[in-house]
Order: sequence, then C-alpha cells, then structure tokens
Amino acid sequence: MLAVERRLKVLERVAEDQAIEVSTLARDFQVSEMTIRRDLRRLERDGFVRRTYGGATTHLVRTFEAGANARTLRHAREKRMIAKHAADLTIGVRSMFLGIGTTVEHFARLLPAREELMVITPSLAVASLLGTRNVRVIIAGGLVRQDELTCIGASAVEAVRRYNTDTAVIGAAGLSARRGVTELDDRDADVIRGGLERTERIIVIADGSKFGAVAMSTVAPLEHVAAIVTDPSADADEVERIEQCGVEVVVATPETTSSSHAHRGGGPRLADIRARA
Amino acid sequence: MLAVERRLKVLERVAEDQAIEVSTLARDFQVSEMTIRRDLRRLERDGFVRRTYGGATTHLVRTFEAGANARTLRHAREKRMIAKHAADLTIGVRSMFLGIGTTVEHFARLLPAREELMVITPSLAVASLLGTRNVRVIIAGGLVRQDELTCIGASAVEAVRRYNTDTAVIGAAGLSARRGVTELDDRDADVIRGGLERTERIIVIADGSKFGAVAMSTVAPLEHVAAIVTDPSADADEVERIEQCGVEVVVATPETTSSSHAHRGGGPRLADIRARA
DNA sequence: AGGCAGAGTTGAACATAATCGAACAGCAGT
DNA sequence: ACTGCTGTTCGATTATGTTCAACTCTGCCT
Repeated sequence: MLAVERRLKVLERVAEDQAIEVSTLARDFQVSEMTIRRDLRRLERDGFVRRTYGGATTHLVRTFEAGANARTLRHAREKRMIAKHAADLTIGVRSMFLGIGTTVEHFARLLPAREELMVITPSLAVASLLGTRNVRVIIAGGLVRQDELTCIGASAVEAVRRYNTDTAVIGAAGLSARRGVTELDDRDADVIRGGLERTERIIVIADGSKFGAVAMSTVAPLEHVAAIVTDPSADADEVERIEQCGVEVVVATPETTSSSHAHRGGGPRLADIRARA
Repeated sequence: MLAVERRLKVLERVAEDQAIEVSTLARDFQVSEMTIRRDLRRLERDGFVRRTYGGATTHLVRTFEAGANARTLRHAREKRMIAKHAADLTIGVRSMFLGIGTTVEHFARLLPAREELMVITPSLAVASLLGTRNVRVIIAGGLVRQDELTCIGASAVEAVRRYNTDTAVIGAAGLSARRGVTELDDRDADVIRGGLERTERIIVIADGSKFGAVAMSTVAPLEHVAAIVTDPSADADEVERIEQCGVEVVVATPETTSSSHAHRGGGPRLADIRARA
C-alpha cells in the first residue's frame, strides 16, 4: 500500500470514529507505530486531525468543548462584582423581591444568608440558589418558561403581588433615561411589574452593556428606581442622563469590592483537554 | 480507549444525568477510580464539571445545585432503570403530576419530551429538568423547603389542586401493604396528597429498599395505586403482600430496559448536550 | 441536638506501564 | 549519492494502578 493511500485511510478512520488509537492503526495497516505517528503528525500539521496521547481525534470534538462553556462564563467577573456591591446595599433588608437573569443569580449567590430574610422570586435558579441556604424563599409558581426557567402567567403574577417587600433587586435587558428599565420577554415583564408593585425600593443591577439599550417591555420608569449598580464599562453619557432622573448610579470596581475571588486558572483551558500542549 | 476519548465520554455522561458517580464511571470504563478522579479533576479545572463528594455534577445546567450531594448519586443506576420503565408506562399521557425525590428526578430526566405534555410538580429540580425541554411545566409555588427544594405550604397545596391530571408519578420513603405509600416530611406529604386528589392513575416509583418501610405521613393507601415500579432488590414477601392489594408491581431489570444508555454505536450526540447549555 | 463509629471517599506518593519523539540505520527507486 | 519512507532503539514524558493516612458523610446512639 502506498503511504499516501494509507494516510487517506487513516483520515477516514478518524472521521468515522471521532477518535482512533495509534496501536490500532499500526495493527490494521501492518506498519510500525512510529510510522503511524509520523502519519498523524503530518495530518495534524495539515490541519486534518488533532493529535492526542495514544491516538488522534477530529476537530469536531474540540468545537463541542468550546461551545459547552462559552455562555456560562460571559461577563461572570463583572456580574459578580456588581452583585457583590448590590448585596452591600441590601444589608438589613428583611423582605426582598428578586427578579430574573444571570446577574440576579450572581446576586443570590453572594447574598449573605440570614434566617430572618424572606425572598420572593419567579426564578427557579434564584430559588434553588437561596433555597439551599438559610433563607426563607417563596417561589411564584405557575407556568415555567422554557429557556429561562422563570415562572410566568397569571398565577405567577398573582403570587408575586401577594407579598409586600422592603426592596426589589432586578436585572434588566435595557436601561435608558428615556424608556426606563426594559425586559425582553413580556411575560417575564408582567411578573416583574407585579413584584415591583408592592415594594418600597427598587435596585437594578445590570452590566455596562445594558446602558442605552431599550428592550420591548418596560418594567419600570426610572423615577421609581432607587439605585442602579453597574460596572465601569457603562456609557458615561447615558449614566449622566440617568443620574439626572434622580437615580443613584453605583459603579462597581474591583478595588471597592471586599473580596475579588481570585480565579485560579483564568479561563477554561480548552487546549488542555487534549493530552499534549 | 483513548484517555481523551474517555474524558469526553465522562463529560457526556455527566451532561446527560447531571450527576455521576466515580465508582460507576470506573466500572463502566474499566479503569481505576483514581483515574476517574484525575479525569474529573482535570475537567473541573477546565470548568466543565463540578466535583462533588463521590462523583461530579455538571454546571452546564446551573440551576439546581442542590442535588450535588452524595445522596443524589446513591443507587443512581437502579433509579435510572426504574425511571426508564416508568417512562414506558406513561406513553401517551397528556397531563401528569410529578412528585419529589431523586427517583422522580431520574424519571423526569428520562421522560421523552412531547410538546402536548403538561406537567405539574412541587419540585424545583423536576421543574428545572423538564423546563429546559419541550414540555409545558407548571410549578406549584409557595414556600421553598430548604433541604429538598420543594414547594410546601397552603398556596402550594392550593396550586396543585387546581389541575386535573391523567397520571401521577410519585416517589416514596416507605411502601408497605399495611400503611401504603408514606413520606418523611408532612409538609411535602400535604402537597402530594393534593396532587393525587385530582388524578386518574397513580404510579409509584421506588427502589427496593423502600419496601416494607413506613415513614411518618401516609400519602395514599395502596388501593389507590395503579402500579409500582421497583428494582430486583425489593423484598419478595412484601412485594407479594402488596400485589394482593391489587397493585401491579413491575420489577425493572437491565434486560427489560430498552436502552438505558443508547449512545453505544451512533455518533456522539453533541447537539444534545449543547442544547442544554 | 450533639457525639461517635464505620463505611466510603479522597489525594499524595510511589511504582509500573504505555506512549512519545529524536536519532540512527536500512531499503527501494532515481 | 540522493530522496523518501520505514523500522528500531532509547531516554523522556505521560497515563495508570496501588497503597495509605486523612478526610467526609451517614446513621446510630445518647
């Protein structure tokens, strides 16, 4: 068999099984393992396969790894920073309405557990996070939205309207002086409006990218908002316009945060999943 | 099998079941537990899984972090087997009440998603699991129980009583001919009783260790139960006594299961995993 | 509630096995 | 002699298994 021919067949095998071993190939093609290694090295150099310890894999494998993780860690650092600041603003609060979204989830995670604290939320994630700790959590109930795992519908709105809260902490898809606090999904917006109806103080937490943005449903006008916590990436002009509405805008920076959770290895090291660097 | 390949399959398993045991993986992949631990450590370092005592969980689905303890992992294989059988019993059902506990969670995980299916449950974990798929989920609402993450209290009972369902699938802490289906927590029991009030058919799923056991609160007498699905470890005498009450006892065995893990031959179903992210 | 025992789990340390790549050598065709 | 391909040897690297002391969880006992 010709060398090129063998390489072609090697490539076929890899594509077939996603992964193949050097020893297997050597046996099947009746050549030494060294030859297979040379073949694979060559195929890797040309971008056809990815070499691993003991064999090789396709590139498909790699893209999966990347996709699995990209979303979960987006702006995690900023959100945690914002959440930490917001938590400082709610010291002593006894009853709270918590909204939805990953920023609020970070907030829930960083909220110091106090037995006398009561929280009402339509978010399954927030309820799960707080429910395992020493906090009285009430979840709204009703239909569960498929992608975000939030309670929506008439009974959810009805449920959140039953409770009077000291403070509401909500996220936002958009935040602008003209349109106020806006959300993407109108069903979620209905529930959040319900939660804001009977609260004394509204705190909005949103990373800088939300400033100046306007989403479909207005959740609250800016006049009702007591404070907004964001990060330094927020547009300065929009911040100023919003402050002129009488809203306090708190810009969270790493220095002002008490503990800035040292991230061990930095980001996920996708390259490392293959055996060799 | 290649080390990388194994790590990838580990990742698949974790993503599928949300939680997996070190011992199970070691057995399935025919390697030592130390190797699995090293794999998991690596996957955790890279941000793909979360390590727990005795196993690992995914944080692709970040919502319910409660079930991360060793108890969730206990008897996972049997529970999955039982759940698979129970799923076969609910083909064609249009509305369902689902109870609480890890066995029911396994059931929810294995339930084929159908758009026309409606599920009502007091369990945050079950709602989270089904909510991400193509199923209409209604969560009871109300106070969230701290350790189990279930909805309890008057409003939860009221909520589950509002819906008429074709079938109820519930777990049990105890299962005996004399005392029927029993639960540990009376507040949970209240809610489950409410859910059973308006259902046409009750299916109980419980591993063999529950047979003959009696917990504090009776949820339903055996006469109301249509079928019980369990595994071969169930006490034979108690099974017979229960069958004499007119209850069909289905003993799930690996052979009778169509395919508990069907990703043998076909390509890796990466899309499945990504869809849950 | 809290303490305790025992089973199960963990990771460090060491030993072993498998794999790797460099270097050298042989072989065939030109 | 030159070129391209292949096989072999060998020290280095990587993966895996084993042992063991420390740790964690659970259930039992007070």
